[in-house]
Formats: sequence, structure tokens, C-alpha cells
Amino acid sequence: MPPKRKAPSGQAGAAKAGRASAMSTPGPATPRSIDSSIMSDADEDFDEDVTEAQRQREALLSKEADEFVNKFTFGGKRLQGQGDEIVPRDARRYDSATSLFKKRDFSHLPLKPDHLNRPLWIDPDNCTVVLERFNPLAEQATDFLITIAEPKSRPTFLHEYSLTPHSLYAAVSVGLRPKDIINTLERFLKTALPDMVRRKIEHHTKSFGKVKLVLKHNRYFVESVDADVLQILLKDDVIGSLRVHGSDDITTSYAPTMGGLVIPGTQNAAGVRQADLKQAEKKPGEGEGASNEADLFAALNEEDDDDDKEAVHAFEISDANVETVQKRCLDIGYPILEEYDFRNDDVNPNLEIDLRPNTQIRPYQEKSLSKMFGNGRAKSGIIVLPCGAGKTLVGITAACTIKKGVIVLCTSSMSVVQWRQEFLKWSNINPDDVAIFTAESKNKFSGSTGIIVTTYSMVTNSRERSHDSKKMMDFLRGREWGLMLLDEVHVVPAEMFRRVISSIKSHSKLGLTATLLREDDKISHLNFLIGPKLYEANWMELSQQGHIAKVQCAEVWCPMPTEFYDEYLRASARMKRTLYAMNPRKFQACQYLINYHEARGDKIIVFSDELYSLKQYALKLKKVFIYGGTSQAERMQVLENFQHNPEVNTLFLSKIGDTSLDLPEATCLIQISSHFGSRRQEAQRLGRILRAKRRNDEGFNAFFYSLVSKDTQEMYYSSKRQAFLVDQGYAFKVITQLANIEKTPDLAFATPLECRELLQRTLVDNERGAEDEVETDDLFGKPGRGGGRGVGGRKGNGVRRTAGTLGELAGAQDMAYIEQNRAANKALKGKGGKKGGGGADGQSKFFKGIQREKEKSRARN
DNA sequence: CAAGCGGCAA
DNA sequence: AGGTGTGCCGCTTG
Repeated sequence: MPPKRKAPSGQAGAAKAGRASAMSTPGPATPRSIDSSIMSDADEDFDEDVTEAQRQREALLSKEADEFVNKFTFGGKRLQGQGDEIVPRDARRYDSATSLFKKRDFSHLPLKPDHLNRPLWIDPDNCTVVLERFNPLAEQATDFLITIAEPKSRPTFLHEYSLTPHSLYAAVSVGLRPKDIINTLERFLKTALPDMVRRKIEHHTKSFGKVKLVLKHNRYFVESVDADVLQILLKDDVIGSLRVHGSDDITTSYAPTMGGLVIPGTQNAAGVRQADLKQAEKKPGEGEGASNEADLFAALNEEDDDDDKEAVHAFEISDANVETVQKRCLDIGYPILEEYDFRNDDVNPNLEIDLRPNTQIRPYQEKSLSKMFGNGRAKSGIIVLPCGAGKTLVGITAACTIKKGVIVLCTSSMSVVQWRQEFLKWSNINPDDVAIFTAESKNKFSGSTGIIVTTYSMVTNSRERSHDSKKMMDFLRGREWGLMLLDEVHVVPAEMFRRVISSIKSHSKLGLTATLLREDDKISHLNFLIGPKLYEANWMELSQQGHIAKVQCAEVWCPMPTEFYDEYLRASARMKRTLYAMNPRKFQACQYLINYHEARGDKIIVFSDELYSLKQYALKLKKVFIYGGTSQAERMQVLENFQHNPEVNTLFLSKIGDTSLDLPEATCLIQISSHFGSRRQEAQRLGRILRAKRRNDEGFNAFFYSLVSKDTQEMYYSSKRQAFLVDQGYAFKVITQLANIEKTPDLAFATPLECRELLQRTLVDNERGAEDEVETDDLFGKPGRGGGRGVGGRKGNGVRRTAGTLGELAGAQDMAYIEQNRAANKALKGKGGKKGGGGADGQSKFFKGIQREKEKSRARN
């Protein structure tokens, strides 16, 4: 009997399916890997909860299923140029799921006789490839797919990839040829490669990788091995006119080869050469049973390098026109690749830098770098690694390979300092050669070349700048950089930040990020702003290999008491957010989880985007917290304590913790409020617990809880937020009842009266906050100044406003805050040493701060 | 030099 | 579907 097959689903479909399966096993039915002890055993109200949960899930699912079906229907119609390939309706077989797939049934595609040994399925219409992870050849196929296709969703057993123009472009840019792609795909596929897919691959790869942008002797050249292609470009209206006319309009030279380039830090000191060697052994054997996954592609690359002296033709364009030409080339189907022939660059001085001896980079770091340096030149592009997987080291190794001037761009001044420290830690670079350019420090390196670490906003600032900054910018702009390292590269497509690309001249660019995600559609701009995605690691694989921690994810559903829910229904959008964060049942869940995990010896971080609830939670639970308004000195103290003081195990953070704090290691993470449906935020937060040192202890797990108020918008956002992590293979468990929560000591809001009080206070505080705002402007608004903020653009200063109401809440709560931080200070002093004086300073500063806040709030009333 | 402002990002 | 509050950065001002 021919196996019945369903089409691989589209991206959204699979993501949702993944989510659905995670959701369909809630509570006790869940495999109990997440501390089953905290999930309630079936007691009376449990059944009720499950039924309720079930109902909600079904509602959600059926809505999703509808969208899903619609998507396919449209997709099917749109993509149906080759309608004949779809069998007549009556020939199709139906089962209960068939209706979900509509016309997307490809059971007519004949399976190869040995299909069981082949790991890939393909959907010819949308070029989606599905990989069976359990297949013996899965490892090799995975490696191949990462190179040629975009990973869409990678849960445990089936991985979904999509062949897109950009992914094919990336494949070509790392040295694969169309026939390599087609032959290898054919080998792994269970069915014959459909013609239209073959055509698509040929179409999209034919012109890719033909044109290169090379910076030689400070001049930009458009280069190609194919003289005809160059002629096409020269005949183009836009590009042709931008050519620099000189004595020899078209030059011919010889392409370099990989020829013994060794990326430092690779295994056995010469990873690349070794890989080549293995290749040579394997080639005759058709690569069967390859033990090293990287081999297949190294082999394909290798062939390219065989014909040593390949002639290349080039014409020159001026610096100013580089961007125009790049864009135009992309538009007319000849995307330009940026490559830096750094080994033959004798114009820019060499930088004295090497990895410290004994530094060994990890296999996936090596793999990503071999994509970058695959042909002996430095290719521009993006490397995607999860947080804590050593992105910095990848960047540093790239710098050590190129050995030319480097400029590093970060998102905050905090990470500027970190990058510099990492450079000093991993490489033998002279500390004088790593300079920092931020508001505080504007050093240059001492020698003729070096490393500059700075922030995006420093470089892109378009407004008036200080004298020093101006001089520094001229310095940055006036020279040529070998490598531009773009940290958190997903921020680059932002209107402002993308300016760095044009304002600083660099031979190659390497973008690093954990989450190549934005909620707008600008992420694809990176393809021409920086380059193709060279490598994307699989989070699950890395955690199985012990490079990052294993994480248990759970979503805790907290019902809202009726009074709260009534208020919620009629509240404004702003108040809704506050209310679902202040849900007393959520508070209890949070308290319970903190208790539970502190007892286990975990370090816990609690995230709340909502400042009011952040403070209320932290004060009530007597825990330390940091938010935007926390002074620098106090932040340091709190973090220091969280890291070293065994009494301080829980830290509350606003979204300041998402990007701009260097957080100490934590092993448990609780979210009580978050930013709408931001997948990036969710992933970034999860990343905070991935580097746990204890990760390789037997049975160690980190924990990630999302606390969600039932029947609110949070439910919807939560599912959106999780999409990325679900695609990475994380399973979210739904917890509807926490075991023995009522036995928690000092459980907050246990009586209806307390709940009502909480509600009243929440409402009053937040309404009064709005009134204060007006008064604040009257009292403190400076008529002389622009006045933009108070009146027009921004509605008052949120930080100050909430601080004011906080001061008024009750004397006792103020005291709790002071006590907490006093304890922190004491502990810090106890450590003595370098921080002794600083601690005392910070303390007095801190009290001054409190004092000021109190005065302000008094003045306001 | 602390505080505040304007601009920007997500 | 679309929203809104929070934080950072560099700079100016008193």
C-alpha cells in the first residue's frame, strides 16, 4: 500500500501545530519532566480547570485552524501554475485530517524504492522541505539544509525548512553550485526532485555569486569570473554610468584560493586542513556514513578550489556609489557578494592579534567561521547563535583571522566594555590597541591600526556633537576597516542604525545575533545591508551537546478573580495591562514559584514590563529590583548581591534586563508581564538562563515560566511570543494548578478582602498617576525649555510619576524598600576590598535619592 | 556633575 | 490587528 502522505505544512501552520501539540498535553497528562511535584495532583477543582483549559484551547485552535486552512487555499490557488501536477479530486484519498490540507496532497508523487533511507520530504508548491530527524542520515541532511534553506521550525522529530531566493543566494555565497544543491537534494529526497523545484533552484542560483564587490588598494571593484555577466552590468543604465573610467577599464587577475588559510583556535590547531584531508579520503566513497557532518560541504567547496588560477574580471566604482550599485545589482538579479581578500591587502597595516594559545573554539563556532572564510577571503554575512553560545568568541576569532583594523558596534555602552574585556581575555591583543568610543571615553589606539569598540548610536548620532566626538567620527570615517563586527545585528534595519553601513568603510562585515527576528518586515533588509545568513545554530542541538543549558518551559494560567475581571473588561488598554499583571492569583503563583525555586537553590529572575506591578511585587515579596530609574551605583550593588550573597536569590527586573544589563547567572526565570507579542523579547529573556555553569550536572534543568492571566489578551500575546522558541524545539507546558499553593507560608491575597483592597489600590494608584502628570507639568515644567515633552510628544515622565505614587503608598512599604537595600549594602560592605568606599558612597547616594523622591512626591500634593 | 531633554527603538 | 510605555544615549543646562 502506498504510504499516505500529507503535504508539509507552511511555516505558520507548522509553528501552530507545534504549539498545539504542546498545548494539548496540559497538567498531569504532561510528561513530568518539569517538576511534577509543583503540578497539582487531581483534586476536585482540577477537573474543572482542565475542562476550562480544554475549552479555551479548542477555541484558540479552531480559530488557528481556520486561518491555516485559508492560508493554504489561497496559497494553493496562487501557486498553481502547474495545476496538472495535482491529481484530480476523485483520485485523492480522504481521512479526517484531509480537509485541513485541502489541495495540498502530494500522495501522487511516487516514492523512491529506498525512501525509508532518505530523510527528506518536499512540497513542490512552496519549496518547503521537511526533514525526519530520526532518520539515520538526518545529521548530514541537516547540515546540508542549513546551508541551502531557511530553518522554519525545528521541533523534536520533524524539521521544516524553506528554499527561498535568499537562502539559495546564501548557499551559493558559501561556495555551493546549483548542481551540488540539486544532486544532494536528490540524494536525500524520498521522492524524485520535482521539476519545478529544480527549475526554481536553477533560476535563483544561476546569477547568484557571479558578481563580487572587492575592496582593493582602497578602491572598490565589481568583480566576476564571467566576463559576460560583467558586460550585462556595464550595459545597465544605473551601473554602467557609475563605472570609474581609467586607463584599463576592465582588469583581469587571478582569484586567490583557500591555500592553507587556517582559522585560529580550530581543533587540532588546523581544523580546516584536517577537514580537507578527511574529504579527500571520503570522496571516492560517495560520503556514505560520514562521521563529520561538515565534510559534505567542505568537499563541494573543495572542487571549486581545485582549478587553482581562475581568471577574474573587474571594473571600478567609486566609494560613494557602492550602496547604489549593491541595491541595483540585487534588483536586476545579480546580487553582489562582498568579499575581502585580506591576505593580499598590503595597504592596510596588519594588526598584531592572535587567539591565546589553548583557546579552542567549539565545533559550531568553527563551522560558522568556515562558512565565512570558506574560499580564503572574508565574506560578509550574519551568524546566528543563541545567547550564551559564544557569539563574542566567534567575532574575536574572525578578527584574529583577518588581522586588520576592527570596528565593533554594540547596542549599549555596557556591552562596549564587555567586548573590550572579551578581546583582552581571548586574544593576545595589546590593551592599548583596543579603544573604546562612548560618551565617557573617546580614546584612539596607539599604533597605526587597532580595534575600536563603540555603540550604534555613537556612530549614527546626527545631531550636534561634542568636539571630541566630532574628531573621533572623522577618524572613524577617514580610515578603512578590515572587519566591522555588528553585535545584535537585528537592530541594524532600524531607520537610524542602518546608517552605520554607509558612514563607515569596511572591507567585510560580520553580523552576530541570537534572534534574527523583528516584528516588522525589515529583517530581510539585512540581506543587502550586511550579507546573507552564513550560519544558524539549532538551540536544541546545542543544549543536547551541553553548550547551553537545558530549559523547561511552562506557561502558568492564572484565573482572575471576578472583581478583577469585571474591572478588566471595562478598563482602558493601559489599565488592562496593569490589571492582568496585578492579578492576585498571578501574584500567588509568582510567590509560590519563588518559594519553590529558592528552596531548591535556584537563582531567580522575575521580569515585568509593567513598572507598577514590578514595584508592587518586589516590595510585597521583599525582593530587590532594578528598573530604568535605578541609579548606576545601586544597580551594581544589587547585581553584586544577587550574584554572591546567598541571602539574595531573587531579582525583579523591568525590561531593562532584556538588553542593557550584564546579568549574573540565573537558573530560573519568571515572566509576569511582557511586551505584547515580541518573540525577540521572549527569546532574549530565555537566553538569560542558557549559560548556567551547572548545566552539565546530571539532570540539571533551567526553568522558564510565563505567568498568564486567563481569558485576557495576555493569552493571545503569549502564544505569539512563544512562536520562535517553539520553532526552536522548545515545548511549552501549560500548568493550570500549582500543587499545594494554599500551603505557601504567608500566601498573599489569600482572602477576598485582601484581593478587593489590592484592586482598589491598583485602580486608585494608577488613576492618580494620571492626575499627577498634569500637576507635575505645572510645577516642574520649565517654560524656557522646548517644552516638547510635557505638552505634546510624550505624556509626562513615567519614571518620576510612578516614583511619586510609590512614596505615598504607605510608610511601611517605603521601609521595606529601605530595609531591603540596607541589607544589600551591608552585605556589600562585608565583602570589603575594593568596593568598601564605593559601597558607602552608593549608600548615601541611595538615601539621598529616596529623600529626593519623597520630597518630590510631597511637593506634588 | 546631576538632572533633564530630545530622539530613537522595539 | 494594532498599540504604548520604557529605557538608552548623548548632550545641555543650572
